[in-house]
Amino acid sequence: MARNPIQDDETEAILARAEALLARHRGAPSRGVRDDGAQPTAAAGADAAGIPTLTDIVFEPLTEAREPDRASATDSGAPVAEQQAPLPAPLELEQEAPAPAVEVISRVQAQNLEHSVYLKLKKDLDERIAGVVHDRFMPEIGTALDKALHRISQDLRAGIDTMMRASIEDTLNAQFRRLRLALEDKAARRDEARGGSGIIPAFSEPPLPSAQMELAKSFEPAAIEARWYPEWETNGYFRAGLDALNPRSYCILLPPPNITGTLHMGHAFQHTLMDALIRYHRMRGFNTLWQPGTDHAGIATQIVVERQLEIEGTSRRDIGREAFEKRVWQWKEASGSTITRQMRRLGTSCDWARERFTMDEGLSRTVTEVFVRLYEDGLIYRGKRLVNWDPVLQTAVSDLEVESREEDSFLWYIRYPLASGEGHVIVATTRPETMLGDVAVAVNPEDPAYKDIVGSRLILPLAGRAIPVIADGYVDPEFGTGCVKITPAHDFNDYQVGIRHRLEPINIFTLDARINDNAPAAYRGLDRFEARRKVLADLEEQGLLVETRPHKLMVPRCGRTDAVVEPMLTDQWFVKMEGLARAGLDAVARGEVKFVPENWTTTYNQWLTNIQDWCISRQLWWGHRIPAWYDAEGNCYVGRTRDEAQARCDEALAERIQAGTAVAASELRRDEDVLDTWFSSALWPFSTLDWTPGYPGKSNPALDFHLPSSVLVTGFDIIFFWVARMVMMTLYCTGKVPFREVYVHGLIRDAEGQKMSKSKGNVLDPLDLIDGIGLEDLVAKRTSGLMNPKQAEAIEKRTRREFPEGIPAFGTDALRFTFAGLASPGRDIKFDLSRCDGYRNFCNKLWNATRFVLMNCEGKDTGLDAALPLKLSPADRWIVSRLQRAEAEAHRAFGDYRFDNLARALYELVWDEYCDWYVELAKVQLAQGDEARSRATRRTLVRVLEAILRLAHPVIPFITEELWQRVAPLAGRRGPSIMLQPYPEPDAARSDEAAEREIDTLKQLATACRTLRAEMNVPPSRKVPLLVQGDRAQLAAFAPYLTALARLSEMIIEKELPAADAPVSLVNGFKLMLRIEIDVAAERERLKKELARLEGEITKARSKLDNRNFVERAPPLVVAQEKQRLASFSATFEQVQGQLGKLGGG
RNA sequence: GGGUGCUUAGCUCAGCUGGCAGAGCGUCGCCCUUACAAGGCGAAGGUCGGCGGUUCGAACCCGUCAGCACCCACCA
Repeated sequence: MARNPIQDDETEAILARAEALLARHRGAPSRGVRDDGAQPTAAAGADAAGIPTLTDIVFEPLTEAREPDRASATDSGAPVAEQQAPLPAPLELEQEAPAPAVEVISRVQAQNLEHSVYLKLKKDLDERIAGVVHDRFMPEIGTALDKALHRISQDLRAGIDTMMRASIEDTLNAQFRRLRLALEDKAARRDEARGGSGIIPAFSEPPLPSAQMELAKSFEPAAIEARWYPEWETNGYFRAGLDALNPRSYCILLPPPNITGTLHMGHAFQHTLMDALIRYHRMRGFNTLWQPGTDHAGIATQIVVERQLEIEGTSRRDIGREAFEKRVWQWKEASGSTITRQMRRLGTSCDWARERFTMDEGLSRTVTEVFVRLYEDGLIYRGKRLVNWDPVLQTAVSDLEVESREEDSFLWYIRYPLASGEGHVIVATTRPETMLGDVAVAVNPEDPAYKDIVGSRLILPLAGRAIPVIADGYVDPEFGTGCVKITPAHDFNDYQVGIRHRLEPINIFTLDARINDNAPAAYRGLDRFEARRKVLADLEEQGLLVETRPHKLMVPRCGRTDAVVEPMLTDQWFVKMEGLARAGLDAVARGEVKFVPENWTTTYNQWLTNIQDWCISRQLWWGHRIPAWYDAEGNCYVGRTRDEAQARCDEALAERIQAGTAVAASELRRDEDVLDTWFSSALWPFSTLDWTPGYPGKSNPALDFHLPSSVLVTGFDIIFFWVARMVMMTLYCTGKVPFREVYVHGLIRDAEGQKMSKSKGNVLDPLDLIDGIGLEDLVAKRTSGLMNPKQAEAIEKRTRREFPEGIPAFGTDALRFTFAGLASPGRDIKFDLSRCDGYRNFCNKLWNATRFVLMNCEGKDTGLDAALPLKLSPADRWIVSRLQRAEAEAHRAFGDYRFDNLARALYELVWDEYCDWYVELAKVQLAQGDEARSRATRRTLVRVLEAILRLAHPVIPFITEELWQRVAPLAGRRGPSIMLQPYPEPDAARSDEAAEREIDTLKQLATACRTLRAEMNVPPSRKVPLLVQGDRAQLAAFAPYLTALARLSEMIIEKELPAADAPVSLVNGFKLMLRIEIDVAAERERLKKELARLEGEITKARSKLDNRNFVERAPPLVVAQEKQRLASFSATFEQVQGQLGKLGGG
């Protein structure tokens, strides 16, 4: 390692000061000395320096867990110690580096230094640190990290369970990247602005915690997450519950993400809610299944792989269908699991052992089976119909996959001369090129303007064909000219008109939307947009283009490719929806499927009521191939297998031979088309549970337990695509509904309420919120791979403005808590990063509360021995009672899918009750020196905290697990994981209203004192005496608490407060007076203000009570309450007035 | 054209069956107080979109108007 002995006295002096400060703050031994007895190796030196902690995370769990691997690595000739050599071990750093700046950086939290010292320190050190880091460590660290990472990856690949590898690798990569960036960033900045201010990033990077938990000063999520997920998964805690003796089951189907996808905010949100529900029910002892899987996403996946082929200079047609399918499978194996790996980062506790893929053999068999059954039942038919056609992909798409957007265009007015040679009509059209396929012009039968010409013939310009004028009610006489050209082959409305009037459609387009041979030669081969230009030009030239007016119209585009969709007459397969839709409507009407919030029922009903037959065939290569075969004459045979189809063909042939119309047998040819991806998705509720045709009747515990599943958690955007279709298909195939409830959540939008999209550059990646991301990385990410590169500049600007510092790492728990907190029903979510901040702080709060509890309880008597006396105080009973309340709220919130209420209940319990009050009260109790009381206090501290952790676990699984491991034994609970513990149930017997009232009074008194202090500008450091008048026994009990909470020097209980120039406050029949020098005029002002407020309340109450109607008609309880209020306000008013009178001065 | 939401503090949102308008963030003031400065204590801040109705009483129920958002269908 290169040495560059920077050593001067100044540096040493500064460091010494920092060390002294640190030692004082921590009350801990100075650096290099560990109190946990760990071996001073690279692997264990977590606390000593920021950088080597990387090794902790990686080497420690692995070497412990995978001893054989380590041995084999040694056998292969490279001793472990040598392998790790490139990394500077912390001890090495300490010895060799005269100014171990890096260590100081990582250990010192700037805010913990005395401010003035800190400022000096920062200024002095800043430049030097950069120098040290850059000159001495960076090149080495860079390569060392590279090597280490590489080696670790290799080791991991050698045989560790896939999941564990993925999880650890992710963490590693993130940490590696962050560290790297921090160093590079600083180095770069140093060159730009020497002596520049600002803490170098490594400074603000919090130190990473050690693996053997010495609870760090603040919550550090990364390592905790990396540790616990593999632990849970490898121990099978996520496995489905299939206990035959357990009558309660709970199941959620994961909406299968596309294999092409990556985890976006919508997923993260949705998965958080599902995971909370699943963990909650699992803890409550249900047979719980979260069924995961992925979707083959026909179009999306095919596009991805085709693009790859394009880069390689080939195409799917070049390599052929079979080779193409193989390529897609290869791609799927390599990349299809990205999203499931990302899901693990979120803590998603699905039963991965049951993971399914829509193209799996079993699921594919189900798809075929259902198709054949529908066909045999006459619910699937094939026919030439007008369908939405994507001319770029050259496949049909369903109505739902078409997205219409308003675009600026024109309405063209074209003259069609009458065949008689006398007169003409003028038609208005937005699609002039389709006139080449016109078969009629329609007018409204009631329209007097055209009554006479109905039945006459027109000469179609450019084509020269004669077409009739027909009358049809579809025409709106008010729009355009009241004349509509009818082009049945290229317009859905015209198609219907054509059918009504028995007009033969003329198709003028090829499948890639070029003019075909049915049109005049001049236009053949032209693309539809070129054709439009030429048609218009020609009409203009012939004087037939009468007018061109600007016009806004809705242009239908394919949701996937954005190509303008063309109605196209083609042979397609359809599912008849009428009967299926009826059954789907009935199931919801009967309440077998319930929507939450309820109003989505309307949307569902409306769609199913107006549903069209579903076009299920796609002219793609990736997907479930339609199980239909054709003979040479084009007769179609549907079967589960080629043999079955062949048998049917043979049968038909035999009949025809008998009938004497025999034809030679021919080779069967399979239908080229595949099924709409949503067809297999619609079967998901039972195909994933290994449904077979014999069911019910055939034994299948998974199906028995978990169909119907309990709830489907989804966004409203796929109610039609997926929810309705699952209901219909599951009912049809199994006779059961797929799920009992559908919880419809809102969409995640950006902070301004805009939909997140790549092109807007406002996409947030949930993993970036978890791991954090630097500004440059974020900009790069947002501006790369844009469809329109011109947007890059604007996106970059926006990103730099919005996230000048990048995004900090919040950790999974904070992100999940944020999602839960934002999940109010029936509302889209504007995702505001500052909320994450708040919930990250919450996690930190919980962490530190636990730190406090452990400091005071570990190694002490926490009341586990029932024989020893306990002296529970009202405060103890109060927090226990308050816990019961929160538990009840949590249950209610889960039942109503009110994750926002759940989050709030947890937040308030932990922060506002436990931390702000109970911990403070407990400090007083612990200081009293009464063993029975201390025991009871520790017992309460520990037990309530333990319950809180279980209560919060479904939302914030990682931190609760980490803390529970330490807290649980003190509370007398044992178990390998919090996941396996029961969810807290409220116990009415432990509610204690008396204690709640008492503590409430205490809180009010404390707050009143504090307010007085604050208003009188008494600094917290100054302790002042308090005089109190009121219930003596009660006050005596409060005294020790109040003295501490309000920072009193003493508390004197008086029969009557003396007349003095001192601030007074009145609470619940108590009178408080701070004995301090005051500004009499200011105090008078304050009291007057208080009097005014009271007067207002009194007037309000009195006017109510003076109202006879109120007294007579309102419920007695409300009237009594009002009287009580009036009495108490009046009493207070008088007292305050008295106090005002007692004030001396002017 | 049909449908669904939303409008409450500077911002983002809760507000149950009608009964004293809340939280987080932000702002302001005091404070390193041995769990936590990612913190503590305190404070300011509202005509609940407008108008009308029902009611003893309306943020909440009804009507209406305005604004915003979304979904479905669609006029060539």
